[in-house]
Amino acid sequence: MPEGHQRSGRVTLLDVAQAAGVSRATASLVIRKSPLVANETRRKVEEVMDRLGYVYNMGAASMRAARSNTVGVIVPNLTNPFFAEMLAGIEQALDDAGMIVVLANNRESAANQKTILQRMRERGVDGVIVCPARDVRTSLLSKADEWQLPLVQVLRHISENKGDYAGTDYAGGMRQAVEHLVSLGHRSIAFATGGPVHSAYRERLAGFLSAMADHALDPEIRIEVPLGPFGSPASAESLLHHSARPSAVICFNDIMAAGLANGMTDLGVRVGQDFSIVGFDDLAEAELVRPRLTSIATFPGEIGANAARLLLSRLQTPGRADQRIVSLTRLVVRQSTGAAAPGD
Amino acid sequence: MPEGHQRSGRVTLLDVAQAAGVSRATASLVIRKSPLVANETRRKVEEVMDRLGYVYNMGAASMRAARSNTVGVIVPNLTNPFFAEMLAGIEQALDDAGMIVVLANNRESAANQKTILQRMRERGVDGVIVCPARDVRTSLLSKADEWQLPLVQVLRHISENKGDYAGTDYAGGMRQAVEHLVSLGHRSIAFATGGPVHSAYRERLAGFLSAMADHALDPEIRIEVPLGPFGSPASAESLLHHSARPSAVICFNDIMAAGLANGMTDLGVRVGQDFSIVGFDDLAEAELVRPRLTSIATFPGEIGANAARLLLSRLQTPGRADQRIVSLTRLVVRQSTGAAAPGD
DNA sequence: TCTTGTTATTGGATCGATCTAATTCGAATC
DNA sequence: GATTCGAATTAGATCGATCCAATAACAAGA
Repeated sequence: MPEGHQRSGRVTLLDVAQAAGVSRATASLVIRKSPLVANETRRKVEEVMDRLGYVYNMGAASMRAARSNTVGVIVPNLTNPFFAEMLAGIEQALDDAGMIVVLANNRESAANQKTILQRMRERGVDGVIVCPARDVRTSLLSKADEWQLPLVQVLRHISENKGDYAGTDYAGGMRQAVEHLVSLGHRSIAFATGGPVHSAYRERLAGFLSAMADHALDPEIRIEVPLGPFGSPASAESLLHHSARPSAVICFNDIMAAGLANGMTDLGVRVGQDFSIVGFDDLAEAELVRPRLTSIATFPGEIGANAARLLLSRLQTPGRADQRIVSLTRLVVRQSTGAAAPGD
Repeated sequence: MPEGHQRSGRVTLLDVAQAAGVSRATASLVIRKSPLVANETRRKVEEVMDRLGYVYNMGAASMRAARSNTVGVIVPNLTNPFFAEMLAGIEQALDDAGMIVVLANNRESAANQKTILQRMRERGVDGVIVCPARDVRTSLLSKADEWQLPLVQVLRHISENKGDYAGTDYAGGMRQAVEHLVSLGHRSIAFATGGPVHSAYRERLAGFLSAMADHALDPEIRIEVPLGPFGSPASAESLLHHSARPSAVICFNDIMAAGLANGMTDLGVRVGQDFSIVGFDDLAEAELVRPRLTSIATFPGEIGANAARLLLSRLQTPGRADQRIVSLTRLVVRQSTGAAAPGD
């Protein structure tokens, strides 16, 4: 065992300083890469730190210094691949900045989110990136202000005009979907939803309605589809027998689209020829299913990275004005959409 | 603004104590739910904490107390749904125990993993759950010992006989797959792999080889398939034209199986009739693709929860013997497997 | 020689909690 | 009445870093 530490086995800055023949203060300066310390001294101290296996104690440091280089990330769901991709984007960007992620799952509940935020504050996180649970109210933003806790909203926002936000242009994406179908000759287009109601939902719906209105189409064909790969057969049937006889459907996300497509196929409908389906998000699944899904790509990894950048810039310049980064979607045409039958 | 805090805006335990007319020490006992404090005093202090909006400072606490109630989790990949499910299982179990997760992604690199572990130790995590990057060596376990850092391996292990480990019976799963195919009359069975080589890979291969040997079958049909939904057409073709004329294939995971199935279908082969395919993991995708995938279920969420339980028990009883929790797999028969043609 | 200035280093106070050992205060026992 | 005991509380030291103001060392300029 190496020299000179007294009891607990933990090597402290004092041990390093003594072994290097300098004071605690100087050793501290070396760690923080201060330019005040002479090169020769720096080299010597670093050599000793390495030899003794010194580990910085962030807890002790954050008592006096403001920063902990730790960021809290709160998502409503971890198993949804969309959030997993976004999380990966956040983690990557923060890791590159030398920060580390404290993760928690609010499970779509404001109550959970409250205790999570508490635990994160106890750990002294420098800031948080939150995709708010559906029942979180606007007061969260003023609370964060009061706590002096930098907070970035991602994917969903609880206020139209306050706070940093990184998301995607859901409305624009829906417009792309509608216009794609219209250009293929479809006039009777359904919108399939399901799952929690939040800003990301409302924006998609608004985009759909507005695009439909611009083409003077009836936007009243809606259908509720349970999320997940099961249960869609019934939905497919009810969609086919809808009184408005839709020839195409735009889905809330790819999972739902894949489920509906399977339901249709099982009913003998040729998806992409007899009926068109557009997904949303363009996850890996879109390429995996047959027929391949036409989908609106939203680049979740990019959104996550944007959120991380927003938080980092906020930490650097606490006083800067609020920003929203909205990334644009892209239509990816595959096999699940085709020209409408001439009769339609 | 509430009363009695001096400068930084942060409410400290001292503020609480003064406002409640007790000493710091007593207030501290209240937080830690010590039975030493009188009920009346406890009530009073809690009321004040609530009123002043007191937030516990874990960093300060962990300087004297041993615990930080924080656990590090290291995975090699976040976008793979399998790991996402496992992470969700870990997070859930730890959250229930009042702990919080510090997350990082080693991106299949030992070098990344090293800096991550460093950062986690700096934060004073109570322990770590690691799915080691493929090039991590056994010395990690002795390092962790030296650091007195409880470490649980999950999904992959870097030592056969040392350390806590939670995983699944990959070999048994492969045996289930082989026996399912054999019972359907298949004699010429291929094994499709790709991606990094690690213990989870080796165990699957060993299970395949041993089960094949038990049925006196030739286990030499192997094929490398690039991971991901693309690039499988070529693999499907080379599999069909393999000199041994396989009638079935067992895949390393569901993603690969879905890709191969699509490749086969595109070549006009009827999967489930002309050719059988077995996946591994039984992700949601298995139900989503057509034909639905026969797969070996591995329950990643359960594995994650087991890993969390191992760590919690290790924290409670540091001296206990090492444990390995191996959960069993389950064969889920769907449409991608069928009886072999009589000629085979 | 004496000041001035620059560069490098340092001791001591401090952050907010916990730990230890000591103290208070009644009630029970001798 | 003195002593013992247990329950409840507390002062003061402590954890490992950072901040601050002071200082040492040495070169340059008056």
